[in-house]
Amino acid sequence: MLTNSRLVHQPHDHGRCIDAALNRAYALCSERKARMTPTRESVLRLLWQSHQPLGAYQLQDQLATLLGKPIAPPTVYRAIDFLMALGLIHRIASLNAYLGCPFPSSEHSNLFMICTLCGSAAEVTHSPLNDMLQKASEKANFTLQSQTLELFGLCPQCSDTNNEVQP
Amino acid sequence: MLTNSRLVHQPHDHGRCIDAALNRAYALCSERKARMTPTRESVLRLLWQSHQPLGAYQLQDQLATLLGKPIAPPTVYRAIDFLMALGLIHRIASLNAYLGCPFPSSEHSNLFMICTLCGSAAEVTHSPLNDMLQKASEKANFTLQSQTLELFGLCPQCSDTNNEVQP
DNA sequence: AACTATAATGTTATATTATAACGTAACCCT
DNA sequence: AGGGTTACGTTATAATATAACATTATAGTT
Repeated sequence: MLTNSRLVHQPHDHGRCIDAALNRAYALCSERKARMTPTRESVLRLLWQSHQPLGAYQLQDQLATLLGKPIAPPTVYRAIDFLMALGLIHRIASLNAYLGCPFPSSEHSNLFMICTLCGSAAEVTHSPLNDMLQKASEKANFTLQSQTLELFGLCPQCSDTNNEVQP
Repeated sequence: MLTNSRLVHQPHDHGRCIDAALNRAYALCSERKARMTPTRESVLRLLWQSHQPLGAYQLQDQLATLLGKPIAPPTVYRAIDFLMALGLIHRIASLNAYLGCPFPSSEHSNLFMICTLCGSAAEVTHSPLNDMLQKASEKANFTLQSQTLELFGLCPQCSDTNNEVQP
């Protein structure tokens, strides 16, 4: 079970996350002959500032502040589309929000664990789970193409905090 | 693996589906002392006319036609909220659409198999899958509360049709 | 049957998320 | 430098969802 869960749900140096994410992004861009423009880089940075999924209009606000000029929705959505096409970010359907992907080059199941208290989201790659989904699909004669798997609950930090409250 | 997959993905008598769904709904309402009003019943009927998830505004249109008078969005969303609270329908997050639930009284995982060609959606209850998700959560110290599990692909019918096209 | 509290619906306006369409600027290649 | 492509700017609008408040219907009680 490959996951960034430990990292995500603990205080840590976001600077390293951002740098690592940008390195991966630039590598992928040169590999695919795609352009990492300032707008796109900013959106990716913003999504890595926190490990919480951000909505397009939250991104718009922060982007406008960051770039010091008004940004229209299409600009944001274009950057999102570009980053999603490269697999650098994911969309969390149940939140209408977007999230940096920690392992963009690996095949993965896109299982997310999202904290209902602090909003942080970890991504998990879980082969047995994928196998089981594949088998269940086959059993139903369903040709599996893609999946949206989003778990909601309490992250380790918030679970602890919650338990401490009990006597 | 409990599923309505066979039923959903084949031509069949929707009248029976609707009747069964309404019976379940009325039973549940009297149990919970909730009111099944004409608007709510109509929405439930519409969601059972097909096994395809319908958007709120599709429901609005069809409801207006059915009731012969204009219907405003809040009316639709109220009916949706009511039916969801009773577990009679589900929301498919990745489609912003709603779907009748075939086994409202049972605990279930809310795994959906949605056809990308014909749009039909089957619901699957799969205990081993739920167990695995629970275990994966525990392993990550994540306190699981709820889940959104949506698979996209080709239903049995559309898979067959698709294969026949090949030489 | 009338009274009242509650629940449901009607109505208007607006918030939130996302895209269409078209013009302009930047970039890359030769 | 010219010309094709890609990205961005701008305006408008589509699609999904909710807030707030007025009105009507319902169930239970007198």
